[in-house]
Amino acid sequence: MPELPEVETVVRRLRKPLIGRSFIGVDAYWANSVPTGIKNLKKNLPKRKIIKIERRGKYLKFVLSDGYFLFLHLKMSGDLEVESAKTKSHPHDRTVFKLNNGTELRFRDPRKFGRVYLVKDELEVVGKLGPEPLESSFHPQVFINLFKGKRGRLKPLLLNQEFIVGIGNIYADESCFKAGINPKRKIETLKENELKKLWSAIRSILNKAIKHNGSTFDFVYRGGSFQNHFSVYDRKDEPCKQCKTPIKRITLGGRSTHFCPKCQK
DNA sequence: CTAAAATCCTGGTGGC
DNA sequence: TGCCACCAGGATTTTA
Repeated sequence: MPELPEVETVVRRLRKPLIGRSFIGVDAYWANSVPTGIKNLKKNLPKRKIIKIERRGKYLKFVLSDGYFLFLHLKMSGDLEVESAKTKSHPHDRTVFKLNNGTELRFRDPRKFGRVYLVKDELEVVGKLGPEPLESSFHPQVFINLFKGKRGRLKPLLLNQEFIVGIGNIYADESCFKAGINPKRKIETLKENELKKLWSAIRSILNKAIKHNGSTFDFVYRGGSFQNHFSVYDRKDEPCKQCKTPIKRITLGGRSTHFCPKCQK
């Protein structure tokens, strides 16, 4: 659900109301949501100012004053809203950040998988992450080199955030379709020209999804419209948009996986 | 090493 | 209508 395009959309939406604001307090209602500790949050977040907001993989990264970093991960069902402190709170608000202008940043998360980290060393949170697929320095050869020495099937590797960041279940399937590659393919059988196609497919799918503000799916993430452009995801038994063959749905690496058996080899 | 399964969670859904 | 088993997703952890 929230994958790179959705997180990017949220980051862009939050910048205007939040940059330059300071925190004056925080309430956390679900201890597991805060691996770095609620005490640490309550002690060290107040008075810190939000200098900038960035995205690293699927994490939202708040650069704060005094060398602190606030990382938020939406996981499956998380969403963020900036609302007046006077408006009624929502039953799924797990962490509420109070700001110095009468508004609150509310981390709303029905399934409680979302996470909040407050650290001084950002590598504690994002130290092991792989490269950003949309960075201008992410050339095709950089992508191809990542595959050296890797084993196993293609899709689980694409979902591995230590391999490459930002790709989740939806965009993995969509990228494989666009590249014409079966997600079950063994890594070692992938030819260089196929990897180039995959590189291009990943970038164009992610960029297109960002243009559409991500994908609205289930009851959680709202606002985006890229779900109207899915080629394979959630289209089991529906005709392939290229060849009319029914889209297949299998389980791969524990995730639902959609592909066209004719167009993807 | 890969790979599958279990774990964390709850709202929505399909079956009866 | 109500009940319930089951599924979805990201990431980590455990087991094979």
